[in-house]
Amino acid sequence: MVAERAGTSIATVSLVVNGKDRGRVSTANVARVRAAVDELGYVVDHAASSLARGSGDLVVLIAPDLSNPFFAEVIRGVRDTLGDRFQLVLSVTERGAQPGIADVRRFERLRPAGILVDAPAADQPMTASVPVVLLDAPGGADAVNYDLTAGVSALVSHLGAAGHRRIAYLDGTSRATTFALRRAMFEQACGDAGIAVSPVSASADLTIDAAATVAEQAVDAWLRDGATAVVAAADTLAYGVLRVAAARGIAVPGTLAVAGFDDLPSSSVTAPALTSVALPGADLGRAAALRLAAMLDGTELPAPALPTRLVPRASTGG
Amino acid sequence: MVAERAGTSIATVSLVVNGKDRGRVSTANVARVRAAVDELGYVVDHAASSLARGSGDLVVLIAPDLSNPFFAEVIRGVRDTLGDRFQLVLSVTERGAQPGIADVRRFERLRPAGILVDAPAADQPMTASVPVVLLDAPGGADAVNYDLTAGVSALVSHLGAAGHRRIAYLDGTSRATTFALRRAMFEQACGDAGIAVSPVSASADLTIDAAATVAEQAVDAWLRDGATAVVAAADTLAYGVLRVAAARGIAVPGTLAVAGFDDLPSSSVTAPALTSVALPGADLGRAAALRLAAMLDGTELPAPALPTRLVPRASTGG
DNA sequence: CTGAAAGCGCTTACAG
DNA sequence: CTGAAAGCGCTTACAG
Repeated sequence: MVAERAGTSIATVSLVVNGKDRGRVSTANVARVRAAVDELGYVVDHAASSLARGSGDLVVLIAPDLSNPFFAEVIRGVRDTLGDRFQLVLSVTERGAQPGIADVRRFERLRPAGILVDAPAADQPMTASVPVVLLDAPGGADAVNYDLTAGVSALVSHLGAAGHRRIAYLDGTSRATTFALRRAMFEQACGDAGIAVSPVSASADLTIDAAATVAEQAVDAWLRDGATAVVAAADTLAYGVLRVAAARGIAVPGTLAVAGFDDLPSSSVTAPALTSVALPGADLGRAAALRLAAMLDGTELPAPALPTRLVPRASTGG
Repeated sequence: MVAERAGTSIATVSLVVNGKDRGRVSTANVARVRAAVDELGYVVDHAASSLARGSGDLVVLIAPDLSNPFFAEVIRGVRDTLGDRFQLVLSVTERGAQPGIADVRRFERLRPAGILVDAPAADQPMTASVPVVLLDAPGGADAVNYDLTAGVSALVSHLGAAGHRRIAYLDGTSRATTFALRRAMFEQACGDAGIAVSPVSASADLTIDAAATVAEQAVDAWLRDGATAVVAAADTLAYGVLRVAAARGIAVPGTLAVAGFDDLPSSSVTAPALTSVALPGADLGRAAALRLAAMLDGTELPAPALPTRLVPRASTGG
């Protein structure tokens, strides 16, 4: 430990650097250590520190591939809430893959204070030697989730009011539980409202290109089946449909109304502007960070379900 | 070390786990260690390992706030190129801030194999005890950059050909060098083509909302000044202009043509589709990862400037 | 208030 | 091929 050129012992330096010097180190020594630290540009070795201490101040957030800008919002919420007490590091999966237990294992090695897992693959226990909180993982223990009820039922009654009696669904290929739930709730709400769900099923990766490729075929099938609207499991999927509709000259919403989930910032500037069930990503990140902090403090926090709402725009006739 | 219940010594386990057992450990022992590892779910402690070894297999990518989806592409390029040899972790700055030397210092503590810094703040030396490569940091040493020449001159001649003689520029508030360069090259190209750049200057954070707020005022000033087109330093900024134009009933491109930089995936579905100088993010990430790997192998790699090109769309009359 | 010492879990020469 | 031992840089009781 270089900084013992301050003329004090290693132990003293450690105390000062960690702010544990209150009434344990003379002010003279504190000053000398501080000076030495500044001069040498000393920074405590994280590996050694967390080895000695048992665990560090890292918080790991494991998220799916970021091609869905939704996750940027989640990350922002987490970072802003974690503050200076922890250092946030992110890991993203391969495109199209969901975070799984293998990712958690990989990051346990870093001895983080805790791990956050966003939109994990279904059916994986996700236990670890450190506290774990799941985001957007309906059904999981220790998870923070959206309450989709309000958003989905508003969407379906909005479409019903516009006269749609047969609606298609474009799903994500994602194996995250949240996608299964979106679909189930949509079908349930349609059933309740006496609206038919088109049996023509389609799904794509959560990128515009992938969705456009799928929509290329699916649009014809939907229209042939008599559907007058399509609901996509994510805004990025809906963008793919919009692109194909524009290329083909299919009127939106005239011939085919389109809606999505997420309400990405760019959904206000698409052609036409996209109707979407808003899932406030920053709120989700914030709630997850609070929950983790509470677990670390030993205070159990109730997990509130975050409210969702419909943002109606031109793609469904406003 | 728990796994010594395999009946061998700690050292033997270490060799096996690290794949250094070739001709140094009997096959019988290898098998027993493997079995014990599986049973116990053992995973090597990263802190202890990198402490003993001097440095780990982590590669840190420090990027600005992800509200610009451009960075998602960069990240994907880095991850795909790094492969299994390294473990990538990301860090993002506060919204609107550029990565600086402080961020690098913070992550040096983790003893990573190397650090990648995307769109760093200008004028910061950015030296560290581990290899560092900069992305999109024109002027920096050890940086991988775009060659904006082709893209910018194509953009300006495209606008010139469409009859624009006076063009406004919407800058980012970002202090990253790359933004200063975009502006400089744009003004240079305009000068060369005999096109005037509007003196009405405006800049905003790289989010649609921030850009829209700024555009609210700026659009009037641009039109009053006689500008017939606006070039934004990033697509997200251009989206803000599109939003305001749509709300105000200003025809795009009829009254005001709009173009951006990045060519985000969503730029193909905006109203109208956005003309943009394509900066292939995945290519940038890939080049940076290759360069870092080369530095770690001791082989110096020449830093090629990545080509850019114009993607003309409806927002400038196609 | 201060420092010598043990120990965190691993890796790596080194001697058998 | 195998194991005892030193050392990575820190933290934390513990004895002065």
